[in-house]
Amino acid sequence: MLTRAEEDHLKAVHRLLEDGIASTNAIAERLSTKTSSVTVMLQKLTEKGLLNYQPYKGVTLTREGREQAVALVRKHRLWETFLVEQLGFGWDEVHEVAEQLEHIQSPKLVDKLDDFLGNPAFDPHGDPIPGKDGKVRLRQTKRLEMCGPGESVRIAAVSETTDGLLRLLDSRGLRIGSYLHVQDVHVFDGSMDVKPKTGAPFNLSKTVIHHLQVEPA
Amino acid sequence: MLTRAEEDHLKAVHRLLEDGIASTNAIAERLSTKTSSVTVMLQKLTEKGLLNYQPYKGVTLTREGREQAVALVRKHRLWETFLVEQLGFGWDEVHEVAEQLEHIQSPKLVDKLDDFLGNPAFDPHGDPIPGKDGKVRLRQTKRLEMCGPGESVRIAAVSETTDGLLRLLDSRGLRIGSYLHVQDVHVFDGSMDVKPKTGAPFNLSKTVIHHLQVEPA
DNA sequence: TTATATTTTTAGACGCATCTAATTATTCTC
DNA sequence: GAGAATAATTAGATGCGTCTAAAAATATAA
Ligand SMILES: [Mn+2]
Ligand SMILES: [Mn+2]
Ligand SMILES: [Mn+2]
Ligand SMILES: [Mn+2]
Repeated sequence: MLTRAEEDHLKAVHRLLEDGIASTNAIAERLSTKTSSVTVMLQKLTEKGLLNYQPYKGVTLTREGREQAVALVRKHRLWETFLVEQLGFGWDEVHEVAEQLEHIQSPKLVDKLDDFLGNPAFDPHGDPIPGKDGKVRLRQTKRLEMCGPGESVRIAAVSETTDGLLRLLDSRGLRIGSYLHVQDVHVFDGSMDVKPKTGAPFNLSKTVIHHLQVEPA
Repeated sequence: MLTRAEEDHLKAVHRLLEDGIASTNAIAERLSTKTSSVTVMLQKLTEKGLLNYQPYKGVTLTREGREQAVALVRKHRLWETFLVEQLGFGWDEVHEVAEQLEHIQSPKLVDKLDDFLGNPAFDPHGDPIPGKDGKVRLRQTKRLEMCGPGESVRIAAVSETTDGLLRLLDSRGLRIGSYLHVQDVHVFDGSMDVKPKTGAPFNLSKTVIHHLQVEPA
């Protein structure tokens, strides 16, 4: 049985490994704690057989660690889906609550919730929800910032942790599945002119397009 | 902001005060901890303005403490209702999970859940669910053990903490709202012969009838 | 390659929640 | 009302999770 702190560290490691290496600093940054605290936790999780860790050499997940992390991601995204689909929360309001709900210990609860929601494949932010077996539906998505003029895409996923971004997208009428045509890319500030399905084109900042995952339209 | 341990102590005090006094021993018993631990928590909760407490003199709730305790009871019972009504849990399976869910911190969540469930008045065990304003619908119920031969009653509520009782009732086909006619009371062992709406009469032990709340049929 | 900067780990501390053991206060009994 | 029984509190210890400050290892750069 893991504590909440242990679970959050494990999840952070898992998330960071998706994009490269999980450095002590990056973990601390992600969890808003100090690197010294992270080191202690890494040692403890290694002790519990969830991480492969050697001082100064970095960290990877064991099979068991990965399974636990994926189970947490599953719980987090199912709860987010519940909050948005069933309770009517906005997609910018659910992350913090799910951050708590994911730690509820009940074997039955997750699976019952999954069935109740109709076994959804994606959460409100477009992120895939791992199945009971830990499998995720893979898609070929890329960052909008990687697209060039002339490309037509659909928004596939967004970074949930920045609720400011989510509200900004709301104000532009953008959501998961929204169509976008890339008209122009400005080298000067890294921003992009895009045209939605209906309505006038508008500009998206470098920061915004960095946080948008898209797939071919 | 209260910790989980503080919240559980506050709730225990509230529950015990319903039946009389909240002694340090009774609180420890209820929470499966030691009296010395309870004393420390009582001091802390007093410090926070939630309890009136003087060493050796016992404890009562302040207005603020009572409000917080009732809010917790509300959360607990709403979650139990969700688990049974929406997710299909048995009424004997929900207490422990609700014991965790009641500590989720989100002002919006409780009220959204309440609306989602249709603002239920009672939980799966027949206990009243306090409203957003803290008000509960009062009923005149009494313990089945207080009834005499010839009385006709309906089961109003049961003790949720003893899941063995709940399963026993299931096996007798009894649930909230079930009709019962008291046929006989045995002084020898404190048991009772009762007849359900349909089917043959049967015997209920002293222990069982002690934990059943009934109202006039 | 040596000096400097960055990253990571270790050492030592603190608050929280819990325990056991010892002490003190209250209640009961004769 | 004195002594015994019970209840409650205090004292002292432990594990967890976190912090700051210091030390050590690694990476970068002149
Ligand atoms: Mn979390
Ligand atoms: Mn999400
Ligand atoms: Mn609880
Ligand atoms: Mn209940």
